[in-house]
Amino acid sequence: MEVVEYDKRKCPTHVSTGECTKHLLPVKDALDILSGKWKLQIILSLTFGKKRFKQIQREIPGLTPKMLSKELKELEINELATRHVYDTSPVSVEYEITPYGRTLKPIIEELHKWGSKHRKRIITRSGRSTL
Amino acid sequence: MEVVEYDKRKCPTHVSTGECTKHLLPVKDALDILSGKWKLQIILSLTFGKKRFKQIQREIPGLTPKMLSKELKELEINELATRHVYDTSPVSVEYEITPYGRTLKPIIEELHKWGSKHRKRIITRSGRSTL
DNA sequence: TATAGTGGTTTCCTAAAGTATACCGGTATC
DNA sequence: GATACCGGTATACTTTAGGAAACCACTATA
Repeated sequence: MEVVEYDKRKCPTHVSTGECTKHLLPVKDALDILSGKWKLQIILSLTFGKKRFKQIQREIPGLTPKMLSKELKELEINELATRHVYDTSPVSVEYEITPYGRTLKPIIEELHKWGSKHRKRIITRSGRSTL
Repeated sequence: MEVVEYDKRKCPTHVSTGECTKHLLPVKDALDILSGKWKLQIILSLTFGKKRFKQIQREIPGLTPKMLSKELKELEINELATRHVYDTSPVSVEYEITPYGRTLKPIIEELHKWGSKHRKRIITRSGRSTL
């Protein structure tokens, strides 16, 4: 991962897209964190408090242990959630969102704002009441 | 596509995730528009002016006509871009971003802001200079 | 001793996303 | 007449995301 310096002014039409592509790297990073079928739901679930593995699974219908395991690992790698193992018997594990994880809030809100308007726009135009 | 009324206060832990899932639908809509390998690059390219099909393809290395065609159709469906056919010979076609398409700007900027910080954070922590 | 819950992993499979390559009719150029 | 540009489409392929089911060691409970 190269630390890329970019300049918005370098992005107009005539300029090599190389610069623009670099400009997009951080956007893609953010998108990667949020996209996929389960990430948002898991983050949201943790937003409302510490949770145990099976607890999260029960809260999110359809979520298999394989996917949950994978997503939680990614959240840990990105420092968005932490994993606490308690020395009980049998061991119990809790997942908690980090303060850093909570900094995703504005971004999710922005997506929600735009998405809501877009929903209305497309629904209205197509005249459908269901999809 | 059901028009869903939701209430943020209904989302805490103890509440059925059904409500929360509905709350996430618009977020997913927005995410769908931006995710994928090419969408952002195409939108960005159009941001800097009208473009012809081959022109976009040349600007974005690796983009095949099939993918470009598909993505442009989706942009049209979502009213984010328009397709103009000119009666020249041979016909020329231009794609243009709509004013509505430009309303994506704040969302992309928010993603960029968060993504930039995240990049620095993860790079710094891991001590890598390249990925 | 059987059953259920915990926190996962493993294997196999399907569906969707994306790639590669060739091709089409039209026109203009060499 | 051959070649090249335009705006794509068609077909076949690979890669990735995600799903289904079984399984593991451990413990508590009946």
